[in-house]
Amino acid sequence: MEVFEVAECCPSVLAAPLDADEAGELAHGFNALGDPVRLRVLSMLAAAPSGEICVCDFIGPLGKSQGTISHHLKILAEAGLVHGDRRGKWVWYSLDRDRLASLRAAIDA
Amino acid sequence: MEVFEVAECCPSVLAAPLDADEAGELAHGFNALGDPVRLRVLSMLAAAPSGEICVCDFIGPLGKSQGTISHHLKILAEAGLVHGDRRGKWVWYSLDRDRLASLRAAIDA
DNA sequence: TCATTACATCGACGATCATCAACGCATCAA
DNA sequence: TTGATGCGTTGATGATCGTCGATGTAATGA
Repeated sequence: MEVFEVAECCPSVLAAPLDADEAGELAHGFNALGDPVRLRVLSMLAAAPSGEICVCDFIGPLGKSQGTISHHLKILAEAGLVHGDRRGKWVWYSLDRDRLASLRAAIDA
Repeated sequence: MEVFEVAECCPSVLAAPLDADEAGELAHGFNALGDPVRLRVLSMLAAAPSGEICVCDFIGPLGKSQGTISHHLKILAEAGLVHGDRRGKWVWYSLDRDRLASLRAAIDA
């Protein structure tokens, strides 16, 4: 006899009261969105024709140091919102639209 | 001759690169969502049959002090996500679903 | 009037965060 | 091999945050 575990597909704020674990998971995602620099990083990636931008091309438009940009990209990557791909000397970052959609779904009616 | 100002209805992360002001405004909203306690507050409000919950009824389920709950409700109110209505000794809080929808729209395709 | 209840605010504490300059590592070109 | 470039990481600093306990304030009821 098999035991089927009910995988909770996607905790939603509006569906039912969240427990501490679900809330912590979601809060981690929204926290990544709660910074102006990181939101601008995401919007630049969304608008990039190739869908990719390397670290050095964020520095000028955002007016932050290279170390600071790298720091924010790490936070976004840990939240699953972006992915980096090293090609030669450059690391090209791209937006994970599915992950963004899952956060959107969490506050969807 | 009239001059029509183009009101930017709702800055979106996915539409075009955000400037610093737009990003700051949106980040303020998402920051309010970036805490487990505040997400649970919102989910409790969304699930409340009457649509309202008074401060004292958050304390037990969330396991936080009254001062802490009041602090989080203030942050949510400043972000426009909840509204408080004083009736007698109690203050009843309710969810602003329109404000939540506007944040959702900001990360909508 | 006085005591009680519900909530907001304040002061303090430790923790986390955003930022930069400096450093280290990997890659590439000469 | 050497020097230069792109990027991640570290250490330090000032700011902000989450939390609590205590205090203040408003409303209620005796």
